[in-house]
Amino acid sequence: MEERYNFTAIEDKWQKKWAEENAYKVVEGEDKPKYYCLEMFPYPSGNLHMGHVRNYSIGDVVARFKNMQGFNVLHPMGWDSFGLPAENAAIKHGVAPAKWTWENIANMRRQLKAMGISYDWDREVASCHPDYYKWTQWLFLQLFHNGLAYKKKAAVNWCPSCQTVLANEQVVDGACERCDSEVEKKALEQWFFKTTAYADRLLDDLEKLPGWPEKVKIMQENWIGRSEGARIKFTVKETGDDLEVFTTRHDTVFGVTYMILAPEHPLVKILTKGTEYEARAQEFIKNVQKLSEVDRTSTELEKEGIFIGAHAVNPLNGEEIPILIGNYVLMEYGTGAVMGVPAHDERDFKFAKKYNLEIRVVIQPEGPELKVEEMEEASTEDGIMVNSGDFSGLPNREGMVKIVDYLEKNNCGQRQINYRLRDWLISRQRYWGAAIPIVYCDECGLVPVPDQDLPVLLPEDVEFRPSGESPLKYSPEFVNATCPTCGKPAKRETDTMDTFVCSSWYFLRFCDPKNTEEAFNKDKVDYWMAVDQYIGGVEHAILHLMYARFFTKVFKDLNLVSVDEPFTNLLTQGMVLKDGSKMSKSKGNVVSPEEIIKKYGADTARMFILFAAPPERDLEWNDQAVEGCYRFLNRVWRLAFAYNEGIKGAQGEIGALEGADRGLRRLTHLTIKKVTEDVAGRFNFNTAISAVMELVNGLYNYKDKEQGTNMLVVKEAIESIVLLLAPFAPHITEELWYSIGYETSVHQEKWPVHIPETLAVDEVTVVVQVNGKVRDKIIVPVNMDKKAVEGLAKALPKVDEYLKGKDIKKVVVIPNKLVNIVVG
RNA sequence: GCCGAAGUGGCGGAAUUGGCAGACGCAGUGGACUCAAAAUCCACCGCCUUCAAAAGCGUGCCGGUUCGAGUCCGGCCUUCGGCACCA
Repeated sequence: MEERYNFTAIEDKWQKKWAEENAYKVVEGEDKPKYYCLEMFPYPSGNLHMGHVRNYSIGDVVARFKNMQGFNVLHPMGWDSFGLPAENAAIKHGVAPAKWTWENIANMRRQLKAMGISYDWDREVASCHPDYYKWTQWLFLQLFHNGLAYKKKAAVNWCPSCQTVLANEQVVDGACERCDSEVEKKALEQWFFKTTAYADRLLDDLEKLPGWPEKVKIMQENWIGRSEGARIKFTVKETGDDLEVFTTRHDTVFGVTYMILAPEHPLVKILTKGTEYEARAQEFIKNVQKLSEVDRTSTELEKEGIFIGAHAVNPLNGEEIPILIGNYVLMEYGTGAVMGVPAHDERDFKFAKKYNLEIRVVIQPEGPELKVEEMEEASTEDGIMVNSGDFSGLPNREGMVKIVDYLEKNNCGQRQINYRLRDWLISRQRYWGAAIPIVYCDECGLVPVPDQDLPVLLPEDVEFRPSGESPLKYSPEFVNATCPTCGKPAKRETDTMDTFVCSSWYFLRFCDPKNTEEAFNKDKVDYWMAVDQYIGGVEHAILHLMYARFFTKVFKDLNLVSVDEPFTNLLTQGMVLKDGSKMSKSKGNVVSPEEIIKKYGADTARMFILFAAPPERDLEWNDQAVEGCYRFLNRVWRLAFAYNEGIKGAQGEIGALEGADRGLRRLTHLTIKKVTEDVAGRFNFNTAISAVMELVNGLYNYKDKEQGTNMLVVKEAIESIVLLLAPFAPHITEELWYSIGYETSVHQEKWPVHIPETLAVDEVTVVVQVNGKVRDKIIVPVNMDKKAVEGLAKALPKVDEYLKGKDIKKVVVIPNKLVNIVVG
């Protein structure tokens, strides 16, 4: 064994060996319980960043730990390799997206391997590979055949800079989440997945996920935005048209004093056509539509509206009320029309005050009687219904049920549940993505590509224009196809799929990555799924995690998989910060993983990133603290070196121990217990590492004592240190394991288990308090009689001082811990 | 505005069930080794008063429960995250 810790040589050596032996390959059905550990696969931007290092270090600890605990661990890695940056590189530098992507993958694979992560590289997948996207396309067709993929014209989010449409989830504060450009609304024919058909299950099944952070579940709940209410059918007096509204407060329907429509509502045109109101309505609509999405949906926007000359008839009391259009009503939610109840809705109240519309109280809450003249804001509380015909006198919650029953009986409304969630817009007007496998035929219309014609390959001989338009549109050999049904010339769909489609099923492909006959074999998927531990950034809390859940539920319904939730346990890691903010090129605070690995080694990098903070929390990068972890590994190395010969010769059972020997053994087993609990139970790797540091410190203290050394106890301590650190620092521990005489990998060893008897002590330190303040401590035999401890405590001179001249009111004795003497 | 999380030394963080606040690490101070330096090893390291001993104060703020509160309860403040004219 070398005296110096030469991390470069050690890490190279073991990485090569593990690769040669395919050390982390797994197959189904070994005689062990399965464990699927998955980290979110990266977009191959070209270089690993610290967020990746953190993500994959956490995952590797879990995977290696579970492996040592006797599980058959699936731990795969791949590439989310379709996406816009590849195309931008093509436009800017003239490199083909495929070439650019595969080179990036090669580089990042090399960097990942330098981290020594225990991936089964035989299962590597890349979503941009035809072997993969063939099945992405096949899965699209499954959705299509089951009515879950459809095309419609809709007002969609358009990013002018990315030259493509975006899903709702990809718009943040009215801007594109990728490039921050302000998003525009465009009316376009687009492909959608019917996520709304699964809204209730996506919501309800969150309850089946106790292993997910509450925060993420709440975010999804908000995003789905379920609200229960009623759909009520008013009629237009002048034309007899139906005018439906959605409301969650149908108990206030007797308080409706006007009706208000979204500017885009189809009835607006019909009702104003040829009337004196037409011009003013057009003008109003034009002004509203001039506003950006952000301004229009801002709560700051002054509420405005105009009367359009028509009236609606309230089905409950026959009243005629004016119909207006308003800038605060959204066409996309509910029916695009709202009943105005100024007395009991904040927005309606402000609006009615501004335009002098009638305000009528129909719910009287507890307290003084509401008087319209005195009201300064709407009353949204529960109460007793008043001015509500036959429903007057009922508590409003009861009235709600009665009213909706009445509506249903009289055919003028029904119970309705509304969701904020919209269908998932998956079309992208881009090249570097999985082509949507559809052709358009003049004769047969829209025709899906037959399975045997998949994949629809991306043409490589294409030109990228600086306009940013998809070259697929201008590629004749791509666009021109023959109709699969009638054989006549037809045109291919040129939109590609959102990359989130590719990442919504990769965890299934990992179960069976080389299958050429199917997307995945059901038995294999049933063996490995669900993912036992999923690890990634919280930025995917809504997008990826909801889409993946949606796909899994669809596949379950199609009998492709047996689980209905893909990820049993979810860990959302925090960001890696430098100088208080996220590492980014523009801020110039990026620390390169490659440089850190070069300078200190992968083991040090991993140790630091796991030690500096618990995984969910943001982590502040600190170069000096990295050195601290490097020092620690050196301390471990020197200990092993110092005792190397000694422990190789040590043989036999550890007998009865005393003094320092017994103390060291106890510390060893305490550490095993603590590390096991921290890693298995709570993923608190930082405290697990600090516990091992304490054992190392303890061993140094033991070494300094220079009494007789019990080599068996030392051997147990050192072996425990190596085993406990193996998931964290796989290279140095492997080297040390062989150095101290073993001939097989430390990573195939059993995780150590503490021996409870070694933790026993003869004496304990008991704290003595007077009125809750610590005044002294005593060392007493363990489990000493309460009365006896109390007697000893009272007799202490330091304690006695505080007792002098006072009455003892009470004495609390917690065995082996503390005595509290209460005096008055 | 609504929902959620967090607030502990100079810094990252620990305290898992209400029981010695500050484990472990970084930075800092002192010492050993060395001709010297680096590396290493050892010790100290919340604030305040103090030569010292000893005391007092201390987990964002105010109050409460308790023999005892970083931890539980009520009210606030600040920061971060999500949602937001969703009818």
